[in-house]
Amino acid sequence: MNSQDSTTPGPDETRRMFAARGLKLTHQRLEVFCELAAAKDHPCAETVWRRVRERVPTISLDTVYRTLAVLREYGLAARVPVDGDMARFDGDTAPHHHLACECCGRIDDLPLGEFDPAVLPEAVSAWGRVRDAQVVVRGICRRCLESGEHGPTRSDADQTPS
Amino acid sequence: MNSQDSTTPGPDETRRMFAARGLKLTHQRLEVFCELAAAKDHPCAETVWRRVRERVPTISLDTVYRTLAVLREYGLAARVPVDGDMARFDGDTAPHHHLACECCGRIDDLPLGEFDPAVLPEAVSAWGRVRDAQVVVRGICRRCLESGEHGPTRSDADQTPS
DNA sequence: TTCGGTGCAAATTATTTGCATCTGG
DNA sequence: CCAGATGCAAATAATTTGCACCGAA
Repeated sequence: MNSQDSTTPGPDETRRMFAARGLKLTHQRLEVFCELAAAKDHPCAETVWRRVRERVPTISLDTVYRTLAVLREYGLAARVPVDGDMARFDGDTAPHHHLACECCGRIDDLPLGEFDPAVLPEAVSAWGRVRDAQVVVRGICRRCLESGEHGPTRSDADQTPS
Repeated sequence: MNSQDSTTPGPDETRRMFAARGLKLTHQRLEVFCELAAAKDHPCAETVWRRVRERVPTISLDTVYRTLAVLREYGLAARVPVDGDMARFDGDTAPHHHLACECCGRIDDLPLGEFDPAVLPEAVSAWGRVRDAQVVVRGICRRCLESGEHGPTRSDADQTPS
């Protein structure tokens, strides 16, 4: 497949991926898609919007929501399985795991070779069809621990709160 | 079929657990707590409310929300890490895993001996303090597969839709 | 008796949707 | 040219909160 993180799909690659699925590629969609693909912090819809707006000042938040829904529907994006007030998105659809801070809301990728989703007990195939299996670790990140800001603080943003 | 694993805390046990944490035990709290402890379907707040209301007709939905928040704060309940429109709760705070159907929203416990959360790479302890680590499997349950009702249907309820 | 819990209703917040307009293919 | 995408604003849906009253300790 594509390389680790160096290959953030460029405009050409993106155009091809959209065409392959019969999706219309608009300026907004291109920017949302590339922004999400480049992001490593699993942003929420509003954060994607805030970032894309710097390049496309006229894009509306609901277009971002609609685009994210479409990307998800066509397997070009995924929602991270975390419990929180807002949905978090991931441009990396390859199977991997996550670390989520319950204090500041940051979500990081978790390199974990130990766990192989393919090795699920047969009870699972009896349950139904698996789309994805991942390990979700919840805790308090070092930054929050050091700033003494931990606690049931269930904060908010996923980006710099500036 | 409430006591499969013996420990659905009764009123006495509950009274003790609350007292141990300096929590006032009201009629409503007792019912919410026992209802959640007995549930095996990881209900959302409204479902807990609907069920408890059969025994306490006057309980309000926001009391259920507040109670669930308190239980969570004191480690007597947990939120299931799934992405969805509503929060799902679990009265079982012992480490275990989950299976979530993306079609009907049902969530089941996943018996999985293979994966031991204790065996996390050192990279995790460098990241911060872990509160819990679990495997989350997302897919389509057998019932949905057979009823042909699968698809990006991201349904709703966690209980009988009646 | 007292402080915290509860119910009601209004407020917030995230996300969705109707509609007229615009645009990629 | 035209089906589908966008922007705006209003509509939903889930969850929270202010406030006066009530009940457990």
